[in-house]
Amino acid sequence: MTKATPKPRRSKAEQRAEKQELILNGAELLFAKRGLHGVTLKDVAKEVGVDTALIHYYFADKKALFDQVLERRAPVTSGRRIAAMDAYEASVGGKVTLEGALHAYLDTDLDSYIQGGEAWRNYGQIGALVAHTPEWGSEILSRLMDPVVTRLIELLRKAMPDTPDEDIFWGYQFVSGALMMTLARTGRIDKLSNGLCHSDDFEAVKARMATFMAGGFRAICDQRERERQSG
Amino acid sequence: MTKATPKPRRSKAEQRAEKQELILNGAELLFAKRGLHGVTLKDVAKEVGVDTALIHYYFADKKALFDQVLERRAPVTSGRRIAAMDAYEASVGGKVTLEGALHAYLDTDLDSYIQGGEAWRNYGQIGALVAHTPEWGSEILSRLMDPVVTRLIELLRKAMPDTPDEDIFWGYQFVSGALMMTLARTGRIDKLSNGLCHSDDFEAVKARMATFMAGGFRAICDQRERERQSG
DNA sequence: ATTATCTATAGATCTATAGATAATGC
DNA sequence: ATTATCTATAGATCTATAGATAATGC
Repeated sequence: MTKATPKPRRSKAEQRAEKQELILNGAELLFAKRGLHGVTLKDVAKEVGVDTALIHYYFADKKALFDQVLERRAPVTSGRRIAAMDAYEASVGGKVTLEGALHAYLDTDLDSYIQGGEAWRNYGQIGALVAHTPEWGSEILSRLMDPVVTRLIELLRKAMPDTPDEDIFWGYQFVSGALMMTLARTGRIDKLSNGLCHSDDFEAVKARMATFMAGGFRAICDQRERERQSG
Repeated sequence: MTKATPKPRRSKAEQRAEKQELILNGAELLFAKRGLHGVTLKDVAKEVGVDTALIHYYFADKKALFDQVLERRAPVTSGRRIAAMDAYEASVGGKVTLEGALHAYLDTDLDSYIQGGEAWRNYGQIGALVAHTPEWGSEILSRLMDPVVTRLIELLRKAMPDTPDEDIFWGYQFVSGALMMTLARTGRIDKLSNGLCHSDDFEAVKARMATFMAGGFRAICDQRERERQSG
């Protein structure tokens, strides 16, 4: 029953950071399911349990909130992936293989979602939506993802020195599409396969994707080789 | 200067159909760029040059308009692709190859966008967005696309009789992701490749995708084979 | 007569902000 | 004193509909 002022649990800076995190988490969840325009600030406020005005206090507007959701995680996974590709290249002393490059690029990203919990997987869903939004998707991706992608392109060139850049870039587009479809987790494969496969099973994807994509690149290379010999 | 009543150019039924087409075209264009929630009926009315009330006269609400945009073309390309796969299987007398099945499935779809003009390519962009929308995307795709997808799965099974269904379904997911990324035409590959490749160049995709994906499936099969021998 | 189209508007949001109040921090 | 949070609300949409008017069809 003492009335001494209790020590404040959190400093203002901490409180500020925590509340922003909470808002970002709620926004991340909702944007993941419905996209930028499918969510209102009221929806976010309700989800988080705060007032709409508080969201405006911390974030300029809805688009700024959306951008910050992406900017919170993009550099994390991007950094991990670049580090993994650097480490891979160093470990093989320049003798880069398709499988090696793709495992570093893809598995490192998938691990973020496998180990990062639901919040990370929500972020991945937003990425998949953004990657398919013609009007402004490509600008955001360029800003956030160009370094990690160009690093992969470098490695792919080293693994396939005789393959024209066009083939490498189109192949990258296929890889990227497959990865985004995985991140979207729409449950479509669950229905198609009658419950045999699950959208959320990123381990199953990790066990197959790099191998599959390496085989794809190799098939393109072989096709070029055959053209060269016969033409 | 004669005042005789001129013959009506279009019957009511024709006028009705034409105006609905115009509205669907405008809606298709806008939904393609911004998605369902990024477009208002006012936007569509302005784009088409009619009053908002007229859109309500022909379509129940925004979602119904969106659905009809998809239902106008989905059965067309779906039918073509199934016919192409049927014809392919008949032509090889059951000796199905990965390349053959994938060419029938992928190239037939790409041809619709190559030959169908901007309207068809807009439809493709919407499909890509829907395919990555967790909340309701998978229901729409199931309803519109299941027959053509299960037909492909059948052919893939015949081409790889020893490969487990899991591998086939995950491989299908990669194929589908790559195709959707192509349909999205965000311009990302243009920037990444410094103008070497163009999002709109579906011929370039057609020249590579079936080969790439067949190589991917083959790599997965080989991996399984090696596991069987060593394990 | 029936159908197509427009005018006008109700009612429901939604974003954003001003200003009040409550909670920390020197 | 400063910062966090809430109350209240302005102003701008947006969807949807009722009802009037114009254009076809028997």
